[in-house]
Amino acid sequence: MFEAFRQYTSQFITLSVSEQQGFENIFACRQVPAKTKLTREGQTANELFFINKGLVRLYYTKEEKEYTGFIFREHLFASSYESFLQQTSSIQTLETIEDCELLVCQHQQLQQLYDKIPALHILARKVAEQRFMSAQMIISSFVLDSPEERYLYFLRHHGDLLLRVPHHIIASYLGISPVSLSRIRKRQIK
Amino acid sequence: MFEAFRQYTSQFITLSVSEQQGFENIFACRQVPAKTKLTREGQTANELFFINKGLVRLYYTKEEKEYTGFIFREHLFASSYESFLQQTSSIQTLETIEDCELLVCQHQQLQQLYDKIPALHILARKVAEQRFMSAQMIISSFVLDSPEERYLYFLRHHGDLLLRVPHHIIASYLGISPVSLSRIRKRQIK
DNA sequence: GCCTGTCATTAACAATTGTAAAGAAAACAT
DNA sequence: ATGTTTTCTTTACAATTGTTAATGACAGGC
Repeated sequence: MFEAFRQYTSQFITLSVSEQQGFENIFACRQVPAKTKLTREGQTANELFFINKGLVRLYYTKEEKEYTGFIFREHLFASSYESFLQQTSSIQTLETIEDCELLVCQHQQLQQLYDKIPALHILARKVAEQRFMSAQMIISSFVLDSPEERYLYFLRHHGDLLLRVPHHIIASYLGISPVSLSRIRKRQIK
Repeated sequence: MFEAFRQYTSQFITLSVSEQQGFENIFACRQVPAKTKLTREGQTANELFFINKGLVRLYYTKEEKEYTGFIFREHLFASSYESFLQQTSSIQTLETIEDCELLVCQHQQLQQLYDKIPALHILARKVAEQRFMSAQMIISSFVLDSPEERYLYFLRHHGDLLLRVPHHIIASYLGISPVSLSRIRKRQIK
């Protein structure tokens, strides 16, 4: 249940057995079907998720349409980050793409644990740093690369997701229309 | 000298007088003319900057051309973040846009101070979280908005920079060509 | 089995953008 | 003051993208 969780956190910090125990205790396991909303736009995200199995996407809503901002894979923390951190109303929705197994933790419990396990500050810092670096790479690809290049990069690094995620979701993640993605894919085959 | 620095850090943590003293001690003040490279592509960034005065931009190089990834304003930490954090070779260059007054700190000294002042972990975490949220807003604007909408957003929030930063730099920050920016601006006047 | 909803592709047209090149204006240095 | 560099705009053309709509494939629910 916590194998992947332990492996992920141990990249960043080492906890004593009792600390690790206390940390894992605030997470509950939850099985969730595909297309379930985990966090809703307009509400405060008070849960943090670690994905044991499945895929989750984060999207924005604008004029009735959904725009995917990120796709979370297995063995990553997923959340509407700023809403969770600042406990403010979220402008993003978190929704499962596949059936998922999630480890779920409440904001308040995590907050209380920071005092008991100071090393969690380091973990939180490293996770935030990692997410920032990942976000920066995405920004650089928008600034540096054409839609076609962004698709090729996605193909190389997350090619397996092409079989697991509807293409219109990938298209909006790449910042283009589904039609354009289809055209780019057609060009590549030749 | 450290007024803005104190104000910025006090948003996140409160240090004792001696801690604050020790923290500020690892920063040196440096006056730098415009168009000075602070961090070079291919080298490891071992300095972190706090901008007292002036503007700094971060850019990538691709096929002899420069693509701006971020523009740092006064009273912000600026750095080639991942290179500084991981002490790896950087793919980005940091360069002043205007004459700048900077507070400069070495990676090693900061690293040593983490042990003496554990609250710095919290500060580093909050700074990373803030930068991540800022990065996420930029990503969402690439996914949600047209180049024209991105320009209008930039105008509303950083309109003063239009007078301080060459437009071709702003254009590449917005992910478009200078020609396209000029066309968008022309449309807006009417 | 059938129906419905979801999804991917294609076509046609309009709109936008990128590229290359040229010119004018402003800033800078000598 | 002069010449050089930098910056911004404009033009013309090619390429790409967005939009709308139609089609066919596919899976899930009843």
